[in-house]
This record gives sequence, C-alpha cells and structure tokens, in this order.
Amino acid sequence: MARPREFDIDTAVQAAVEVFRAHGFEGASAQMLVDAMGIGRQSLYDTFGDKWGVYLAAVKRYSQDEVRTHAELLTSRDRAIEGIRAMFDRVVAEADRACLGVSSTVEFGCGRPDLVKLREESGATLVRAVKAALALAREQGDIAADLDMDSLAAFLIATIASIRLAARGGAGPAQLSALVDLAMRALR
Amino acid sequence: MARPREFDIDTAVQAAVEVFRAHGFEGASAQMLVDAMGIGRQSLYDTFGDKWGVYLAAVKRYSQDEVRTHAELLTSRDRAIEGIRAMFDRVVAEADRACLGVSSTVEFGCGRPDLVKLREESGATLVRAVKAALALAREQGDIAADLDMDSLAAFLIATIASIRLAARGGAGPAQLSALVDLAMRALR
DNA sequence: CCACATCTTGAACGATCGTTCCAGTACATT
DNA sequence: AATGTACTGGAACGATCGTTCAAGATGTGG
Repeated sequence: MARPREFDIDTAVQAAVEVFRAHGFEGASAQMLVDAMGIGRQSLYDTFGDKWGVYLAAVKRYSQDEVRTHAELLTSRDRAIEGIRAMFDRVVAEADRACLGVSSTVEFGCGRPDLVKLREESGATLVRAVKAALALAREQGDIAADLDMDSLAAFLIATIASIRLAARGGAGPAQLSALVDLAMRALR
Repeated sequence: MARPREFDIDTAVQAAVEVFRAHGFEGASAQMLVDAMGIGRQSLYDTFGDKWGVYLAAVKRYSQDEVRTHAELLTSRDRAIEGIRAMFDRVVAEADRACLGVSSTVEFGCGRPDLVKLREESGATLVRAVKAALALAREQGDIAADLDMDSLAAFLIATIASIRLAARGGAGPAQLSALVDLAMRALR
C-alpha cells in the first residue's frame, strides 16, 4: 500500500532515552531529538504526536529495561540476599549516568496522569520482584523476621534512588558502596 | 545619593524560592518570577543580573534555611538519637513540598561550578552537624561502635533526599515514616 | 506501469523565552 | 530647591521554542 518506514522505532526511542537522560524534558529541544534520533522532524511528529509523546515512549522504554535488569540480578544468585547486593552493585557501577525515572519524578511529580500511570505499572512490577527476593532471603535466614515486607521493599527501592541522587550530586563509587552497606545493614 | 529600593530583597528571594521549588529552573519563566516577587522586571535584572542569578540566590537562601533547621532539630533533644529522629520527622512532615536542593541536583548535576560550590558549602555545614550528633549518640550508646562516621553521615543525608524523592513520587506519610524507621535501624 | 500512501527535507509559523531599551517618577544628598 | 541616582512599568528586541505546511522523493499494491 504505502512506503514503509525507513528508520527503526526502537533505535529511535533508545536515542531519545539518552537525550532525555542527559537534559530532562524541558532541557531537551525538539532539534536535539531530531539530531540524536536520526529521523526527520516530520517523521517524529507523525510517529509520536508531539514532544510529550516522545518523552512518554522514552520513559516507558527506560523503565521496562531498568525493571527487567533489576529483576534479573535479583534472581541471579543462590542466596537471595546476594541477588539484592548484585542489584545494588550494578546501580552503583552505572550511577554516573542520570536516571530517567528519578529525573521524571523530580521534574513532574504527580502532575501528569499518564506519567503517573507509567510509573505505577513499572513500579508495581519492581515491587513484586523485590518482595519475592526478600521473602526468599527471609526463608534463607538472611533477614530479620520481624520486618514488614512492604516497607522493606519500598526502602530498598528508595535506596536505589538515593544512590543515583548522591551520584548526581558528585559522590564517587566508594561513597555509594558505603550507602549500600548501610542500607543492607537495616535488613538484619 | 539615590532613591532607596522599595522592595525587600529577602522577601523577594523567598518568593523566588517558592517559584523554583514548584517549577524548577527551566520550568520557571521570568514572568512568573516578576509576578511572584512583586517587583518590576528591570529591578529584577538590576538586582540579580539575570535569571541564573535569581536562581543562585534562591538556592543559597533555601539551603541555608534548611541546614539551620536540620542543625537545630539535631540538638533539640537530650539524647542525640532522638534529635536525629526529630530531624527526620520534620522532613517527613514537610515532604509534600518539593525540595530545591534535590531538584537543583537532578536538574544540573555537577555541570555548573557556582552551583556546585553552593552545594559544597551548605553540604559541609550539614555534614558537620550530623557528625556531631552521631558522635554524641555513640557516646550515649545508641549507635554501634564499629560504624564509620563519615559514611554514616552521608547515609543519613542521602536518606533525607530519598524521603523527599519518594514523597515527590506520591508516597504518603506512613510510607515515609517506615523509611525513617528502617534507616535508623542501620545505626545500631 | 500507474497511482497512491508515506517517506524525507527544509522553510516557515505563531508563541514564548530571557533580556534590554526607554520614559517617567520618586527619593536622598548638596 | 536643585541635582542626580535608581527606582517603576511597559514596550520591544532577537533567539529559540514546539509545531506545521509545502514539495519532492521513494517504495508498494492494483
């Protein structure tokens, strides 16, 4: 029927992710996106509607990738507590690059319903994965029995954010690792 | 010599703080600032140079107020550990309003030297106050002796940021209090 | 091979951005 | 009172913002 798209949407979204990670939503211009994504301006608006549409697609893609990576690392070791440690270690290792989840939360709070819904979806998946790891770790005797699992999951996820925020503020890997050590101390 | 200023600089800066807390730097327009600060555009540029000058003044003012409040609460109880708890409780109580320190860190990272210097100054003061409280708490037997004080201070300050970030993402007071409980569990 | 749908590119839109120029006014000093 | 400085409010600047229009190029289905 018609001429097929010449660019790959996934590749373009991935490029948009990098732009938004570096500059946030307000700080990223349409021109930056066009340049980085390697597509024409018109193609961008035809495909995503507007700049906000590109942002939503980027945040969704980033969140899904991030949650999947967290979940994989959580279950990568025999002892669940070591899976949790592995998840944190990778956060520390990659903390020099800005997190799109953190920046979108700070930039928009709960003001944009479609963004909130996106956060809730990926957030729920992540909470589920973390709680599963915590339950297993408790069975394996690595976590105190009197702790509330919901609060603990929220605490671990909040710790991920705090690591990334500290890194954004200039903290080095050693300092970030110390944060991990102290957070995990709360578990037992 | 000359006609004196009709507006109060402190009042104007305080109004700018509110605008930047609500919208960030990029999201706040010069018009918003003029309206909220209640001064003419020309007076704004004469007094602060440009929009960035207003932002620096606002961040400095906010940071100083914040550090002073933290320090006062830290020393407000006989037991230092209870002073730490009081500091956290107040952070939880006021977490519904955005933190200018968090948003400026996320928005600019370490990219603006003058902003970094501002952060380092108020950050050093805060670290000193927290470490003093921690040292006292250890003397009073409320903190494990084997913990590194520098890391511990960084951990507590990172926890403040993570509470504010969680609140920005929609977490309620109960969830935030649970974060405080778990963070303080790491101390003993 | 023709016709059409969608591509790509580049110019152009109105709106808003941060900032500055311009008068006119009010206060403190000589 | 006269002088001069720095206030005030408003109009206007060029630049950039997100977005759209217009035209030519390209590949697919009838």
